[in-house]
Amino acid sequence: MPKVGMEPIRKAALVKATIVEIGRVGSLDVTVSQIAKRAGMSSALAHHYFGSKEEMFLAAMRHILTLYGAEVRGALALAQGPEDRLRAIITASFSAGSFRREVVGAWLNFWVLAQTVPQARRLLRVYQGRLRSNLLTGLRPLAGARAEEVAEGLGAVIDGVYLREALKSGAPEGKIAADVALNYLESQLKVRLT
Amino acid sequence: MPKVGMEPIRKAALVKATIVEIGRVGSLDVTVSQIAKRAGMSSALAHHYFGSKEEMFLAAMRHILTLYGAEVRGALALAQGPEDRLRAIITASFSAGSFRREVVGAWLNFWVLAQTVPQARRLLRVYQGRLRSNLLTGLRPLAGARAEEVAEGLGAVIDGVYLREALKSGAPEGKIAADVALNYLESQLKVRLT
DNA sequence: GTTTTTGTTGATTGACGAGTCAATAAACTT
DNA sequence: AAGTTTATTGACTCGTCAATCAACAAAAAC
Repeated sequence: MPKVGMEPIRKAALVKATIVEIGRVGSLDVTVSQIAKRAGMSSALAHHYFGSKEEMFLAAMRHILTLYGAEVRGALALAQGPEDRLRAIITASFSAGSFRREVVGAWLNFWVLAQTVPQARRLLRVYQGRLRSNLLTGLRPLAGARAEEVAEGLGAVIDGVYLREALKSGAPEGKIAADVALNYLESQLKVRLT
Repeated sequence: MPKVGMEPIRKAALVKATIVEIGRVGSLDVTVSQIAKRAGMSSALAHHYFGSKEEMFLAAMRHILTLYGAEVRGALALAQGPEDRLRAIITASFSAGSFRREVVGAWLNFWVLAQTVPQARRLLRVYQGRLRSNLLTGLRPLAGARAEEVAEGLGAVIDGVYLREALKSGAPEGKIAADVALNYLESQLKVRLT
């Protein structure tokens, strides 16, 4: 019963399924069949729409990055003043949309993917660049010459918290995680943020 | 020309080769043949000594963890006073032995392995626990009630720096990396460490 | 109403790789 | 010297999986 205009729907379903499966299995060793099955279609169809498994992975990565980017942009739009901007970035980084079990698991694996697939590496670099420049905008008025240094450190803290979360078992606690990063900032800037 | 007493030599060669190959390929998708070839033997022999690829991975992980542990213990032995102990741990974490391209690449992949293989997860947990308790010993006299919090943050920073290093291209700069962590500590403790 | 485009899948191909096995040989044991 | 243990490998089995294909069906276009 072929309906028309399925392409975007199927693709979206596959992207979602890719993330879930990678998170569930905990590695990139997921078969196209697994993904397709979870998305409710045959593996042949998955190939039909994406051409290759690698493309699927990249699409999934783009999706996560886009989601995260939107979350940050949204939070940033409401922020006023440097402190507020920084707080917004951090909060958004650990918000319920991005800081979820499957997503965190997927992140870790995308990091590995970036080791091998240049396109994936580029995506991750873009993310890092954006995070960095967002942070710098907030930091320069507050930290002056030390802004770069602090941004570097804060980036590492955020990534590190994500990494460690992947090893834990329960559901991620965005609040607690954000506090680690906020705490870092406060001590670097000697400013109250919480 | 079979010599006797090869087992430990072969095993060591395989462990080393495993780390190098994982680092080189950038994922756990290395074949036993690749590893065996780099170690100068047939894949059959590798299986003979380790039984399975997973065992090889675990042995490689243990090796890296042992190496790192030794480095920390060595540095700690010479340290006097809490500040010095903390400095020692951080410096050791980014010392030339552990903070090398292949090793960093391997770390990242072991993290992924820990998602799937319980034994690997256990190993990583042991490492985290040791790091934590080492840090706490140094931190309690300096940070009192905040020790736990700071240890948590510092752990995340260290892991985060490792993670980010895996994405970079050039040779790792242990000095610079260590400074990020030291800087974190200084600002948390309001104590000069560098 | 025929042709073309879009959606869909079961079956198949082709490659690759983990793990096993049988065979060979040197070194130790008795 | 016969037997046992240790070292070593080439050849093979068996499973898995990405990717392709042929075929069928509904909608759209002409």
